[in-house]
Amino acid sequence: MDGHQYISHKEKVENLKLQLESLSRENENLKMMIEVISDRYNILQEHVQRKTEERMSGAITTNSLDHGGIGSNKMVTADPVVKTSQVFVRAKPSEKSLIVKDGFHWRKYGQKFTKDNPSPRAYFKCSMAPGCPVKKKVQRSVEDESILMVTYEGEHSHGVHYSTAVDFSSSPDHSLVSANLFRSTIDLTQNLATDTKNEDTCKRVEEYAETLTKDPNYMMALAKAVAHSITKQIV
DNA sequence: CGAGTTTGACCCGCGC
DNA sequence: GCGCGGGTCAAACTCG
Repeated sequence: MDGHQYISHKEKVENLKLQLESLSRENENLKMMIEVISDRYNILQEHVQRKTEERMSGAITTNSLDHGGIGSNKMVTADPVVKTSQVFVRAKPSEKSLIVKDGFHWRKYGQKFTKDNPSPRAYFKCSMAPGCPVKKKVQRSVEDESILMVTYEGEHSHGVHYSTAVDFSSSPDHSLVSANLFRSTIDLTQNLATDTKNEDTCKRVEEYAETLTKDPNYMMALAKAVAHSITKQIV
């Protein structure tokens, strides 16, 4: 066996070992991140459930008071709750259109300028299946024009194929701000830890976090992004 | 030619 | 009742 070859082999093995170690560390960090996120998600979910229960019991009490109680068992109609979720998408700065490629087919049916935002709001209906009730509104953020605020309303009456749906991470035109925003949310909270005076910003951060963690699409996309990042490094 | 976009008109709820 | 603003409709237009 050649001595030089043996040494270079040894070096390679050492390098690979080091790489493996750093990847494992990174993997651990990512695992921890996911755990933290899912913990927060669970806490928020519990909080939402508690609030909903509180509201329901309150509604029943007022209802029974209004109608003399027993006999009038009319539950306050869990008003045909339309499921809404909001997603933030970073579009290319050059991209002027309000089209967000999220895997579904949308038909634009209107555009309006609103009072509180100089950029127009576009209205879309899902055209993947006839009669699908899902609508979405897309509008640029006032603070950052490169961010598109996408509001989804309703649930798809057709199957949702996760291979195509809501996969901003793989879209060349849009990066999922959910992931970016998560990072910036962390940064913001860290900054806020030293500047607790900024309550307004704090509230907004909390609202962002709440919206995001409530959104299953966000959780799925985040998990995807993390998995993608891990596999990219391993390969 | 069909599917999607644009855009002005219309509708409706809400606050004054 | 009136005006305002957000949401929807639908005809005209564009594009592949």
